[in-house]
This record gives sequence, C-alpha cells and structure tokens, in this order.
Amino acid sequence: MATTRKHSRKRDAIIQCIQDATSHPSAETIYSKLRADFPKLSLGTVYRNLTLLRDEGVITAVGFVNGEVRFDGVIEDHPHFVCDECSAVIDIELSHPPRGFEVEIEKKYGFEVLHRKLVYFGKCERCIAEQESASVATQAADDNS
Amino acid sequence: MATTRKHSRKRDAIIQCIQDATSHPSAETIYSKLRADFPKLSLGTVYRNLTLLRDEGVITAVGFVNGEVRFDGVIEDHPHFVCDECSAVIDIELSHPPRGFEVEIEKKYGFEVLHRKLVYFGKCERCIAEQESASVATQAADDNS
DNA sequence: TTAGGTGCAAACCCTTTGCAGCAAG
DNA sequence: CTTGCTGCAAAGGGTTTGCACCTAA
Repeated sequence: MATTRKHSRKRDAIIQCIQDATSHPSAETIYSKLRADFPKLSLGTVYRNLTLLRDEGVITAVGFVNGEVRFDGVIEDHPHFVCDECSAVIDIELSHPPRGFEVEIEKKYGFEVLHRKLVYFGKCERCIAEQESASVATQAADDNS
Repeated sequence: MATTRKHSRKRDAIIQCIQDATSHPSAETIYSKLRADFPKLSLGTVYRNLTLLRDEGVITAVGFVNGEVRFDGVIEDHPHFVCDECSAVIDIELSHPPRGFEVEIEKKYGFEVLHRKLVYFGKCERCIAEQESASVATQAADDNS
C-alpha cells in the first residue's frame, strides 16, 4: 500500500540543498536558494517534500527556531547549538552525552524511547564579537561627549 | 525604565495553574481551565502573561509539541519526555546527563552557552498499553473471521 | 490620576491543503 | 494511461497586537 515514489528533480535539489548546507536551513531558505535554478518552484512543493523526506528518514528536523522548523541533512543523533540572538543553528561535534539514559528511562517509566534531542542555547561567536565591538564604539562615543 | 508591575489575579491564577499541573500545559489548556473561575478571561491575556512570565524567568517553555508551546512551572534544568502518539510531556527525574559539556563547547567554539534542552521522544506507558490491548482485540477479531 | 492589565477581534506567520494541470513510469 | 508531483492560492492554527476600557496603586 506504500506509495510508489516517482523521480523528481526538485526533490533531488531539495535534498542536495539541505545536505550541502551547514546552516540547517528552513523551508523559506531552501525555497529562496532553489528559485534560482527552478523559477517556477512553489513553497508548497518545498513543504510537501520536506515532510515527505522527514517521514522517510532522509532528513531530520532540528526543531523550531524562531518560529521556523530548521532541517538537517545529517541523520545521526548529535547535539546542536542555537544562537538566541541571530538564530544560527550549529552542529556540536563533541563527544556525546551518554547514550544509555534511554534504557534507564524505559526501565523507570515504562516508556519506549525512540530518539532524543539535545540543544544548547546561548550566544554564538559572531554575535559576541559584534556586540563587543558595538560596545567599544559606544564607549568611544561616551568618551567624546 | 523597567515597567512597574501591578498585581493581577489572573496572572496569579496562570502561575498557579502551571505550577500545580504536572502536564506542562499549553496556552489553550490553561485558558480552558481558568475560564471556570474567570468567565471573561481572554486567550490574548493568557498569551501576554505567559510571554511576560517566561521573560521574567517565573516559568519556562519546554518547547513546541504538536505545534503548541508547552510550559513548565519548574525552572530548574531537567530533561523531558514527549510522547509521539499523545503529545504528553513528562518530567524525567533521573540523574542528569553531565553538566560541563557547556564549558567544553564554550572552549571549542567560542560560544556563550546559557542553557540547554534535553528531550526524549517515544511512546509513553499509557499509549503502549492502549495499543497492546487494541492489538489483542484485533487478534481476537481475526481469529473469529 | 496614571500606568499597567484585559477583552475583543483583526492581523501575523509559518505551514498545510484542495484542485487542476504536468510529468514520470 | 495511471498515479505521483507541482503551482497556485486559499485555508489552517497557534500566537501576536492595536485599541478602547478597566483596574491596581
């Protein structure tokens, strides 16, 4: 009963776009980028394919950031960092917090744990730098007053 | 320049509602419950107060679950479990994955890590039980065919 | 009297969906 | 030809907001 999938250049392009990007793009971002190659592309198509690809496990949704769902071409479970200022989503490539808590949870609560999401929030390097230089500029202005 | 806050029975009730609940209610859920005591309460007021209380740090947002933001009266950082079937949000009271990764991240990436969210997904005990009994029923029906 | 708080309803914004036409198999 | 895919635009659904009125201080 499973739907027989046909080939679609636009779908391929969407996958490519997500996998090439390190930015964890949103539907809108993907749409904007692909419009260069597919002028007639519609947002609906992007959304439909994203849902489809997520359900198939080809891509994953990092989660809502600033109201938008952000996508990841890397399926393997890994933590993310989200900048509260600029909404950048960045992969964290550090030794992972232990798997195995899942088993503890299943034992204690009787749940079936299928996956997890670990996200750190804060200020990214770029935003820290920008705010420091802005602060310095303000300081200088104050000194001149 | 900070706004001087006035007392508001409705705001108090919203806080109370969230802190009493173990269900991590959504704005709608809170609204529904409080309408019994405040027939003229409006959804807008609930949303305005939730935003306010979150900004003040009185409550926290667990995150989007099924399109809705779910709130928690417990401020302390702790993991949650979200049922993919029924959207239940449940506190995980197990020894925490290690704090300290934050420092590693700050060193390696130059970020400023302020907080984190750890969420496990899967099937809750209730949904497992329901589906098992449903499966048994189906089995029985099949046997009768 | 002076803000902040609230009700109401319209506006927002991201996302989903119905429909008719297009295209892959 | 059959069925999935797409464009388009309207509809959805949670959340935000403008405005006038209400209320705490």
